[in-house]
Amino acid sequence: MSGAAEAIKPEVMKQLFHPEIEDVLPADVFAALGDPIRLGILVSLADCDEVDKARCGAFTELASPSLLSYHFAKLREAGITRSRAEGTVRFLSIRREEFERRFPGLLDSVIETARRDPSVPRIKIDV
Amino acid sequence: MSGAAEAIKPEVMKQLFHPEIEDVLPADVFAALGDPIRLGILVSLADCDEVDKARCGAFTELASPSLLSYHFAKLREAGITRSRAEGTVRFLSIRREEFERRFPGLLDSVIETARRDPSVPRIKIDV
DNA sequence: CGACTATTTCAATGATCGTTGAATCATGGG
DNA sequence: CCCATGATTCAACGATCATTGAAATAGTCG
Repeated sequence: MSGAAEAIKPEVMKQLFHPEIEDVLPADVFAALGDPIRLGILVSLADCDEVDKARCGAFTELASPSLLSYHFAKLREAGITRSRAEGTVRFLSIRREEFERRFPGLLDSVIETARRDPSVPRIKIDV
Repeated sequence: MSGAAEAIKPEVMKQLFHPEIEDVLPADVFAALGDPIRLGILVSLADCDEVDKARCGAFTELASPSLLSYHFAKLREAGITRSRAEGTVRFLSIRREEFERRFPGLLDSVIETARRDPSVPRIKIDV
């Protein structure tokens, strides 16, 4: 490799797969929502004061790091969330506008349903 | 058995389990919705002209009888549908009012979402 | 560089899933 | 009473799931 290239900060990190919103199927979305931990991640994310500022590490009360990573992947691959890397930290957010365009009204009722139910664990995310 | 008893028509058949609507958990509902055949059953049922008049046998285009029975059970055990026996036939219906009370607004957006999507198979049910 | 932190990946586990086809059960009609 | 019909149950299968703990990776900072 040429010497000059190293000066450019790559800042890429391994890119995680996000499906095109048009390719997302209803059955896969519901399957991704069919787990209490993932519903907990979703409502906690929805109730986070600042959008796109929730660190993955903020969810450790819900499960172990490796299990969280597994559930993050499920939500991401179902087109519900987006994972963004910044240095050594990853931020998680809901794909609100896209998802609303693809499935109008659905995410709101899902979140409202999960929010209302005591069986769904939730945490307070401090940004 | 006494002779007179036989005149009374039993009309019971094996009772299938239906959960109390209060015991139904959001994660289990979404898990039940996480399959294209079950979404197909749900929208076909929702689009049936006459309520509570859909025979189980009307869904045979969606899957084999035994597979249908399996999917019917999933929907029923998740509190979404009700199965009613009448003679040798079974009728399937959506637990609309109860479900609406338990999870306001949810079923409508789910059905609308499934209805809009071409990946969800659907049939016309002639009552 | 080397330690440190945040997160993902891997390997392994038992459990549940979706599917098939054969067997069973319940009911109504000859 | 036997047979046909509508539907569920059972046994089996390979696939995927949720979970665990250990190992790998990526970036930061001394």
